[in-house]
Amino acid sequence: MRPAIPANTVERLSLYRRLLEAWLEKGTVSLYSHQIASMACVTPAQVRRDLMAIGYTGSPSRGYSVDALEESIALFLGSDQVRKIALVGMGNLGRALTTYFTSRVPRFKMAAAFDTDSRKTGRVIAGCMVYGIEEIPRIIPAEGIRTAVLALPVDSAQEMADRLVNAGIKGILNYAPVPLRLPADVFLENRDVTASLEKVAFFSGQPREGS
Amino acid sequence: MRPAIPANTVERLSLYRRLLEAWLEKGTVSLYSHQIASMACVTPAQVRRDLMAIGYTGSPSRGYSVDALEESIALFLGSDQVRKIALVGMGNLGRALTTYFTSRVPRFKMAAAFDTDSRKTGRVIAGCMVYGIEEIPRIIPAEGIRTAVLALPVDSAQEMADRLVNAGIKGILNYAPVPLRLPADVFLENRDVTASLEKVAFFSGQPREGS
DNA sequence: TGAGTGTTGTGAAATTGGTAACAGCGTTAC
DNA sequence: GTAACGCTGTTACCAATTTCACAACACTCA
Repeated sequence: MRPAIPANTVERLSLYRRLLEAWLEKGTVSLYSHQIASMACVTPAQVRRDLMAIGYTGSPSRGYSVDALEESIALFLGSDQVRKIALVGMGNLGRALTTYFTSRVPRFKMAAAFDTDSRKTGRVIAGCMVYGIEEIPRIIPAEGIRTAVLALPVDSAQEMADRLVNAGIKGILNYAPVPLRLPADVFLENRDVTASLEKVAFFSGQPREGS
Repeated sequence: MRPAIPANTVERLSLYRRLLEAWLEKGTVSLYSHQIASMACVTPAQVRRDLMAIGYTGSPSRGYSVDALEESIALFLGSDQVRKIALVGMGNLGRALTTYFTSRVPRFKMAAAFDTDSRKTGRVIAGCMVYGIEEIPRIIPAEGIRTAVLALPVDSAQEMADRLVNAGIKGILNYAPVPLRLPADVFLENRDVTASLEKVAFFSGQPREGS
């Protein structure tokens, strides 16, 4: 069994990379792990360990070279090339996500959106062409898309996920508030908005007695 | 002092409750842990462990009573009463979240929104009054709001978080793509959209070997 | 009645992820 | 020159979480 990279590490690497970009613009040449850690709100040991995971090596005297490290992380994450993303559900959330990625995160290209609503299909919304659901098996392989975002109401989420997987999707970011049953080789990340808020509300402490 | 509940458990309880509501409407009287587990895509042992955490006890012969369990979870999560939420940043994402909670999750009331944009302040957007940032110290305590959602661009996130904390906020759900430095007694949940997508894109990129 | 079945509740083990500690090595101070 | 310092890479440790496994119990069916 190959030592896979923990998902949390990948998430932190994404963060480090963005922080490094900011330092790069300021002209900073090198940084120590404790400086990166401070920016990312994690421990220095965590940073070194994460960087060990991608095999990047700094210098004990000068720390990490900002531009070389940024490039290493980008290469590791595949951020050096644009990734095409499919979106299913061009509702309020779908539109917000599409607008955000299109304007702020150029390495993710919302290459195709899908929706059941015939008033939306066939049009370009938030800079992204919206197709009917039945186009999934045609567009996804044709565009070579492997990653999809689900921004749907409850009811159809599982069915849409199945269709995506059948079309060759290998990773799904699910914003629908339902668990999805998927083949083991498809990576699934649930970002159930209701559950997140429920959690935060719970730990914000009950206004009434908690004992 | 009650033994602290893991955050993941709280999230799953939120899910169980929603699933139970659906069964309740169908008139199902009782369920076994493996049935709940199947719906929630977790293991039966996990379900039992989670229910043990809230002290709910089923019967070995009949499993769990659907309505009693639903009520127990609701009580535990505080879902029996409406929770007021503050939103900072009435952009695309903020509007989408507000619309979603207002129409779909009545237990969370978006009680106040804040934005720097003077074209938005003083108006009701997506059913929620939008105030200027300077109103935070007045509105938050007056409304007794303890939980906030941050849906902002990078730049101002930390400053807004500080203002919220000063106003008495005890939990923040952060959608801004930056880490926040907060006092330890404030619960923080990061839902960095870019990092999520980066993670999914990464793991959908290279086929992971299962064995 | 009493064996058989299937479920819960829970102690214990396994696993996962994060932290602490330390050897190795340039660099610097003197 | 050399001793002290501070940082990295790495290993060993620790904490949190999930899974396993099983005793205890109710119900069924002969």
